[in-house]
Amino acid sequence: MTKPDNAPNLYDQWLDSLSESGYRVTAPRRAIVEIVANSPRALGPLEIYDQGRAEYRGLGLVTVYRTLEKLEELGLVQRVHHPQGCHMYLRAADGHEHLVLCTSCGKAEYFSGDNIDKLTHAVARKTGFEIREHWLQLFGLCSDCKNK
Amino acid sequence: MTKPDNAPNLYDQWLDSLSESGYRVTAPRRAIVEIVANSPRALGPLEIYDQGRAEYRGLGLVTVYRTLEKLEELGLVQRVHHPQGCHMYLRAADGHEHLVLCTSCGKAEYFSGDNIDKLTHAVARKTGFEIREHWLQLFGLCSDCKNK
DNA sequence: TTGATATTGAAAACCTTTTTCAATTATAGC
DNA sequence: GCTATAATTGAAAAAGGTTTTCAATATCAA
Repeated sequence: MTKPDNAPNLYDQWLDSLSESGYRVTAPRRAIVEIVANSPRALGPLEIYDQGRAEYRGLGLVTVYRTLEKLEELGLVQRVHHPQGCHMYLRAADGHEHLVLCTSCGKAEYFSGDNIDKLTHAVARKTGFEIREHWLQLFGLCSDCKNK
Repeated sequence: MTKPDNAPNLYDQWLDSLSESGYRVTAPRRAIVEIVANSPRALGPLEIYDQGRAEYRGLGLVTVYRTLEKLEELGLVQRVHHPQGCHMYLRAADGHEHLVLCTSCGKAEYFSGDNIDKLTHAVARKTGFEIREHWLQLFGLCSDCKNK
């Protein structure tokens, strides 16, 4: 949308990032990166493993875990807490963004522009807490699932 | 020890609720209810099990799981997602409330009065989602941990 | 091309949660 | 207060999901 056409896609960006950080770019990692970078929804390790084997036969589940760990460490991927399933992984947010998740198909979209400063101040005053960060996720039906 | 409290405390309320729903009030359940109802922080099954055995020797971990399941079903307890640990249990909110969690000691407090309607409408317009619910948690330092 | 070493997958180990099952216990009805 | 009966219990086993171990393999710098 706001991305120039010649901009490198996430797939290339992530592989470059791995490489630049001294990690090796291997066939299993390419398969995993391709799947997670292009997924519209957060995926669990097992889903990634299943999809990944369609692309790279010998892929091991262990490698999925290890690769996700590295992608998360590099800030490329982030763990998402669904009501069911707390080890789901999604491309990371761009700065300060939050998620809207479709309760039907799982589709995830980031949005920005939350302004909860007034709220955090009020809570800080009332509870005595010093607020450092917040988690915000919206749930609902995406435009596709809404029309069914 | 049992709570000699004349006001309707959570402990009594929860046991009554179990009883009224046709569930039996047993020694293991009393131990579990006492711990969870009085805890200032969300607890995991293993923590509850450990603390519970101090009160009821023969307590089994399985019973902790089963009792939490019933307390949740009755709306007395709710599951809390911490960054680490997604199976933590805490006394349920009173209506529409959200949590502030202390990142140091885990202390949990509910607050109300969030107004994110404007936000959900904006997000709905931008993304095409039909927003049904939201999930909001604040993190920070409680007044005790702040002064250290 | 080669060599050092990061990475791999299989298997085993772990840890948490669920199921199974015989024994126990709370409670309603007498 | 008893008794019958059905819910509840804890131990053990099973089931998941995640992590560790380790020898074999593949990447990448030189």
